[in-house]
Amino acid sequence: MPQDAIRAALTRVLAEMGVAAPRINLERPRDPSHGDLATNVAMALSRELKKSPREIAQTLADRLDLAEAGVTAVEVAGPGFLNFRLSSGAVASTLADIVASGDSWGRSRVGGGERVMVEFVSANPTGPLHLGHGRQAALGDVISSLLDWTGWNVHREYYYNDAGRQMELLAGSVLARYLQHLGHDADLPEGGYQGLYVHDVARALAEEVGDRFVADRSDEAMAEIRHFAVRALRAEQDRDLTDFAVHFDEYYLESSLYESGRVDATVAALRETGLVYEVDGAVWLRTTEFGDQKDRVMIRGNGEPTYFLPDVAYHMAKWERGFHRVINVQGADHHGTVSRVRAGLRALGLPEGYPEYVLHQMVTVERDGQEVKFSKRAGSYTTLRELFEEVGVDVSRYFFLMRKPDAHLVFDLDVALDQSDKNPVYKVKYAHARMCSIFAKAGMELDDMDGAGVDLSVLDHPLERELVKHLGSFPDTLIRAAEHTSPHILCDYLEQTAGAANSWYHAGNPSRNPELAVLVEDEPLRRARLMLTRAVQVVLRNGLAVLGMEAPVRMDRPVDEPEES
RNA sequence: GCGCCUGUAGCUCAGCUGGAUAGAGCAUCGGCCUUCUAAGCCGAGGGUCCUGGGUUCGAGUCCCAGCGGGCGCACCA
Repeated sequence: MPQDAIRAALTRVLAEMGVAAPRINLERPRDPSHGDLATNVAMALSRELKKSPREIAQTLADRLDLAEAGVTAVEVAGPGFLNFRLSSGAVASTLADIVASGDSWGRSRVGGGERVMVEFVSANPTGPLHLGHGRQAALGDVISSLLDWTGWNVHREYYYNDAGRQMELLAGSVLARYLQHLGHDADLPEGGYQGLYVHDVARALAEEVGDRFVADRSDEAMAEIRHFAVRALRAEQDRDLTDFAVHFDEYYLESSLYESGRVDATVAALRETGLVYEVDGAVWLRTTEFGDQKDRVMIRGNGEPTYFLPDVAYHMAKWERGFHRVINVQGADHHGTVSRVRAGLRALGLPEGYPEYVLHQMVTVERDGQEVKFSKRAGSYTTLRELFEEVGVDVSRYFFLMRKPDAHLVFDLDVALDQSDKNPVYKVKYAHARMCSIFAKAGMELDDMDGAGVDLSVLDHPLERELVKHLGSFPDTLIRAAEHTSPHILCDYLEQTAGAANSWYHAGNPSRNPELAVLVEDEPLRRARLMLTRAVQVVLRNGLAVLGMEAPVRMDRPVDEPEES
């Protein structure tokens, strides 16, 4: 690709000028008069080289030899940009790479095969997954996928709390509903779970064990109820996640941290740091030593650990399991735990900034401009399943991903349910299907186009050049999205791709501009345009694959409008 | 009160390590369209980038202060 050749040449000349391994940003200027590609590297290095940007740019322009790469002109422009103009053949040569790479077009190795763990969802088994979990599931899954595409060895993990007081509360709630179901008087425990799903679990429990627990309230009985409830709710969450196309490599249980002795070992290790002290019978860690706002209790006065302790033990375990890069995807309402967990880990000698966090803001759903709030089944908020059963899995995933995690997400059901190009999901899918339909019209399979003997330099229409250059930036886009752990960067890119492809396609509408159609009589031109069609299809399909979404070969018309005469 | 996130077009939001004239979709307005099967296409208007300072050759982007919005501040989980 011309991008690679230009980067390599710039790196070479800069090395001669005494700059090692510069980071070179090559972008596609918005204004076509600024050439096909541009870099601001001269401006970025101005301080380091103590020369004016234009001077550096001029030196680079004089010493670069890029004729081989198809660069027809190098210009110094504006405050110190270097603008490159490419021959038609060089622009289009990208298409050969795309078509040859196929399924793997866009993959890179910047991760160097290093291991990385992405922990996400991690909902407690105390009810169905709600919208926040949905955003997390989509974000975690696609961040994992982006890391995979950029050369990381990714492990997807789900942590769940199967110990502690919330589990007792759950068991108590199920018991109360169970008794009510069998016609006895019973009240939900203080702070118990209100959702209808507790009735479902209670009913299932009654079906399995009959009235055995009406009389038996022993610890063993309560433990049995708890296990039953956790199993039932875990199974439901698994169904939700599977149907939402999200899978995990490992489910890690909080209880295992106690069973394996990791919690005790963590306490012992923290005590050795000398940062532990006791007040009123509670055991504290001096987390303020590492930037936390206040010290934290590890073990309460009653001898029970706080959540802080297993959190630290869990992350220590991640490190010891060999994950020296960990990304936790969580709701922003958990941000308070970040500094204390990191402080605890630093006390144990782990590096600053471990683990990384992607904290996403809250999700609200709107219909007709009004917020949709209540779900009887969940007891308080809308469940993930209610959402994706109404608007579809792919649309839900995409809407969760199309905003940066830092931004509050308004899920507009009216747009989500629209099946025209107003809905970005359909816009991208239609564009893919459209490319496929051109091949169908041509009587060809997608794989029939292997690029052999196609002269790509005939693709010199401005719309074609723009589209090709855009396709060429797909690998960089994946790298940027992975670096920023921000799938929305890819969503934006795919919408632009669909838009550029649509413009090109529509420009060739036979009723308007038949000479711009793909399927023209001129055989060499037709083959070159089929290459472009195929390349667009590959980029859209691969992009959708990273998002965990289907790339349909055809879209069926939803409803035929009745004809009015 | 303290901390984190946030404030860009009427609405929802992009804006890459600070770079060229601040972008997209929706909405509005004006043209067009019976097709490479297709749920549209082309174009236009619309901005005090919350406010005020600062750093810089250059700030929507970085720093400080203020104002508005969201979330969080337990020996809860």
